[in-house]
Amino acid sequence: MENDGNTSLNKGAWSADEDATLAQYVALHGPKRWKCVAIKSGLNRCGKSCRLRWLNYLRPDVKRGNFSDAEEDLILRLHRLIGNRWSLIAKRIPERTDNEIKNYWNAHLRKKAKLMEKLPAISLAAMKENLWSEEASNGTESQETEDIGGGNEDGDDNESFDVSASELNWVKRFLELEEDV
DNA sequence: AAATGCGCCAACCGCGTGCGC
DNA sequence: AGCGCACGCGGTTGGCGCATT
Repeated sequence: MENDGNTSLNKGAWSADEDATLAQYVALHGPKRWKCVAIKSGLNRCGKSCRLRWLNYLRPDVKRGNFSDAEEDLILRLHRLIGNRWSLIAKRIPERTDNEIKNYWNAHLRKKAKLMEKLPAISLAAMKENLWSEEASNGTESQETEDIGGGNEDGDDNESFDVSASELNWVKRFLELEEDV
């Protein structure tokens, strides 16, 4: 188990001073070796805590604030496709972090998704069949089978989907993009 | 005005994985 | 090949603020 050891380490909310210290250190040495960062920066924090703070708030390319409709829609679609793979979803949504997306899901979208589940649905199997046959005819090769199959293997295997033709296209594009990341 | 409940968000925790030695 | 360290991920918790009674 990773153990950042010291029981007298600071916990809880970060102060502006701590943020500044961390940001300054990372700007100088880069976002790696978080244990070293924690020790050498003089912050009385564990490495994990520093990493999380940097990734979620101090990184220059992270966007704060309300999610747009487009982002919300994207999250809903991606979640339906791959489940609670927050880091994967975050990679598809520029400037958003996995933690932020996870929180937004839990706070706002879970209920919405529940409602949508009750709409007329087709099975995942049917969707896959559709998708692969279309790909075969296009000669497009994808190695993302695992992402769909694997994405749902922990639990909700019989999850239902309501997938229109346009959505199917969208999913397909998503799978193609996956190879670039 | 005070008490209580609820929702949201920041942060922590435990576990799995990758990588270097 | 095995071991230990560091990192990344997803689930969960704690605390704050707002709404309701």
